[in-house]
Amino acid sequence: MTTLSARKKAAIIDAAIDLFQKNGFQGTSMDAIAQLAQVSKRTVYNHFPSKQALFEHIAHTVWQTANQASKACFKLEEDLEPQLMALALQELALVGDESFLRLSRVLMAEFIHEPAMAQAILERFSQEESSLTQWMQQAKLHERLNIADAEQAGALFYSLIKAQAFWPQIMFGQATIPTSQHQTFARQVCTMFLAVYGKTEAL
Amino acid sequence: MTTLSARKKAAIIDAAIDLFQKNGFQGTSMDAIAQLAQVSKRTVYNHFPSKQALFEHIAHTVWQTANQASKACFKLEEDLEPQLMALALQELALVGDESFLRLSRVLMAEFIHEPAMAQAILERFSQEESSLTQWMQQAKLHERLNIADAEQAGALFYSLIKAQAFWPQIMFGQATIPTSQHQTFARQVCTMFLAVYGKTEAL
DNA sequence: TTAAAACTACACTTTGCAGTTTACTTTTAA
DNA sequence: TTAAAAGTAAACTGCAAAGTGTAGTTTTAA
Repeated sequence: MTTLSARKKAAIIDAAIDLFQKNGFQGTSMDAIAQLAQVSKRTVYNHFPSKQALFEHIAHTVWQTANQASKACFKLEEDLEPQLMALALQELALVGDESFLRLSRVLMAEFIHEPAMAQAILERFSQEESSLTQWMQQAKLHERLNIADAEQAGALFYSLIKAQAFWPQIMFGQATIPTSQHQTFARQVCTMFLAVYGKTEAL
Repeated sequence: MTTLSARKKAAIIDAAIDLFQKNGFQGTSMDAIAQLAQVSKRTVYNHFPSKQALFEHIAHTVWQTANQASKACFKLEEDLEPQLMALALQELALVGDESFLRLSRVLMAEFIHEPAMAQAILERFSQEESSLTQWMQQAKLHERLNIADAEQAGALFYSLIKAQAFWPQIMFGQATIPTSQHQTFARQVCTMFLAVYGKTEAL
């Protein structure tokens, strides 16, 4: 059995995510968090020195979650499409995860007001994407794709996924894409991507 | 020369947009707005009965701006691609406009926390998009495109544009796409869209 | 079993902000 | 030119929320 202290801490974090998402950072009071977590306010402050610290702890969690995912590795011997499919499905699994979305929503809301923070995260994101960028670079070098700018190609690939599977969910609370449709969806993404960067395979 | 009162009002609105964007609705005080607008707080309240009213005035402005744009009308006699290009360029012009982005950012930040408000706006947006949906419907009826669901096709079309030209700008402060690249960008969007919904034109 | 660590309720200080009131000055329009 | 419409500074009310202090209770781990 987990210790009482640990359970309380988890409850605080959970309550904070809930309220930050509903009301934003500014709109959430420590009293409200304590109440929802069924914990005295003093306990909240025992675990986190300030509201800001609590928020940053949550932000860090999102960050780690996002970084678990995504490893791209170019395989010369394999066909391109199955490789792209795998990458798309990987990203879909991440953005299709309710808890990841929930956390992302909390962060995105604050990003709009914090260009500096957003910029910092963006750079990390592009590090994550750099694994894809390298993949694109390889595909270019081996003349398997019609790529001029590998970074741009990678960005397009992910944005095709996010266009339908991330942004509408974040902003308008649209339902996530059911797992049963991931295959179809990923194929559509690959089709569109290859329409731009694919070598003409006719003949 | 505009009246003093009108100038003051404009200054208030401008300051409000600025601060709402930077700090959000909750994070912006009427005192701060008054100060930035170089106006006494009482004057702010003379023009707008409450902070909420001021916000809604701004929201209404965004709404009108967005609705100026976008009229789709299917033309049987014309080729599809130029028509799609025109639609893409039209949308690009809207989301590429700095002042529209600035206003959108203010709204989007609040949307994340207000699913009800977001839903309401989404419905309006889809009304706007319904003009595109009808276009898609026509294209389907005349068997010019391989469309099963016209609404879905319309949504995809706009989301392809927003994925690169709207969301990154809103969330991460990324630079808008320069007008000089609108043509290229629109063509890419059309290519991708037609890869999914186009009739095979080979032979 | 016992001392330290963690929890609790609750009162408290400080600060910031929405919105009002007041007493006075400037702008406008007839 | 003059009255009313609109602007001004500054003090004020009332409230909500960040964070602290205290005194007492429960949990934990040795």
